Amino acid sequence: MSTSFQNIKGTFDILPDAYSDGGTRIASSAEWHAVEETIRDVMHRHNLEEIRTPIFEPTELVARGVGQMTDIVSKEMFAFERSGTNYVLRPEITAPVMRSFLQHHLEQRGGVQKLFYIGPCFRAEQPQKGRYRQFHQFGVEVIGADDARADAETIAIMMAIYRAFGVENTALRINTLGMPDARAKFVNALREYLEPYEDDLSETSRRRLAKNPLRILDTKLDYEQEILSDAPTLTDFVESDSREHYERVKTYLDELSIEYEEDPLLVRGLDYYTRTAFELESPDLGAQSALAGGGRYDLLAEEIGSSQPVPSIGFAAGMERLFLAIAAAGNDLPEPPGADVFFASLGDDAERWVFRTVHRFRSEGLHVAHDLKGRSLKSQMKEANRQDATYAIIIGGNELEAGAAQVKHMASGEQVEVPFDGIVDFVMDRK
RNA sequence: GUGAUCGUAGCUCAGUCGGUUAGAGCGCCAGGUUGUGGUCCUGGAGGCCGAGGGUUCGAAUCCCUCCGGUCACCCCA
Repeated sequence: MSTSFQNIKGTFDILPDAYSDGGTRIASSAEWHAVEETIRDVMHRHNLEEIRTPIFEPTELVARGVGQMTDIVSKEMFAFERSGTNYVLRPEITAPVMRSFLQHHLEQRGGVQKLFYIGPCFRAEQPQKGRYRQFHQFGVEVIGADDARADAETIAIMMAIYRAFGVENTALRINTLGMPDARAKFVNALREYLEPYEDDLSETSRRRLAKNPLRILDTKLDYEQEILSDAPTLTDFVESDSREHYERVKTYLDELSIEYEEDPLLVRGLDYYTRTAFELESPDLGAQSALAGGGRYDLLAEEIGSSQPVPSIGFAAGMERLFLAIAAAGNDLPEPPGADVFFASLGDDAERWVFRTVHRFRSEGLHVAHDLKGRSLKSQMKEANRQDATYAIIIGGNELEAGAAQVKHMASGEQVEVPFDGIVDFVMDRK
């Protein structure tokens, strides 16, 4: 059996069993469920509520929210047009959540809205390990709070999730970006500082100098780092309000014993960030080392049309990278339990009886498996074994006549006779 | 988008100085036991050798293009 079709580049199928795609392990659907369940559990413990938004949005929302100059908008969007409207498969979920918050006036629910999401995103990037064209993000948006405790709590939630999976080998870096005015002044100063060195810079850095000088700061080239060692720092330009806010965030992080490293060179790729920025990295993931990142985005709401500012903070995290980190930590996800009962039948009468009984047992709440191919008893027993069934129940002419089934405990091999009307209780009692 | 590298049964991989019908292990199906799984034995199915083109008497093997994976750049979750 085969087909010439295949999944689109940069996407992957999630199958009942884990498998290897090239060098990357793709987790099973059960593992995805287990991870999502743990994420939801941690979110709920932190008093967050789930929000789900469509996977496509007007292009304009994303362009305004994320920023025209970003790589995401300028070259990585899956966009299409229909009947004169431009749509885009969402490349991230913060702007859509803010759109939804504003559209549905969620501030009217009162208090701070603490939301989380989990779902697919799309970016037309060159795929590699930990980076896909359809990937999955989970994240948090704490909307309507400018208090530094909101920043620290958001980071704490993020850390709690990785802890829940036993992912300990991580580095949290934080910084403050200040407000746009300060950043603009800094960008000018940085440009002035770097211009004399222009000929020494790499091609990409020269391009960034013109387009987005902030990005030069996280160059990986040693000699460029050298040049930057005496450059002005963003911190020097950040206005006192933001600096005080930053100090409070750090105090609250200390309060929670969350370890972090201050990184004045940390800048984030999306335009909407203000003040607090942070990133969680794992040294175990190769080139795509960012597990999660986030920050404060006090200006996003107005950017997409709100008449009022809505101070907010959040983070986004990659599911695929979480799986990589879990694997690197050597941790296993729980296996799903097998069937409670596998019904094996012999002969037409038994098949009919089993078919009816299987459905009755399922309505009683049992996980029941059976054969749909009319195979030999031996094959059915093999199937029961493969499905990891707790009990195999054998029904043939003899059992129908006696009104009692042969019930075999697969792990021990012990087999007993149980009257038909006692089987459900027998299995339930021993679950 | 750029560079490097890889692509042979469902999976992991042998096989390339070009030469009969392309192999192994595991998995799958069946039989050994016409009413009993996990171990064992036996047999079977399953491959346009990633796709297309070229060189050649002859291509899994050599060349080109494309597709896909991986690694890195870039960027980021």
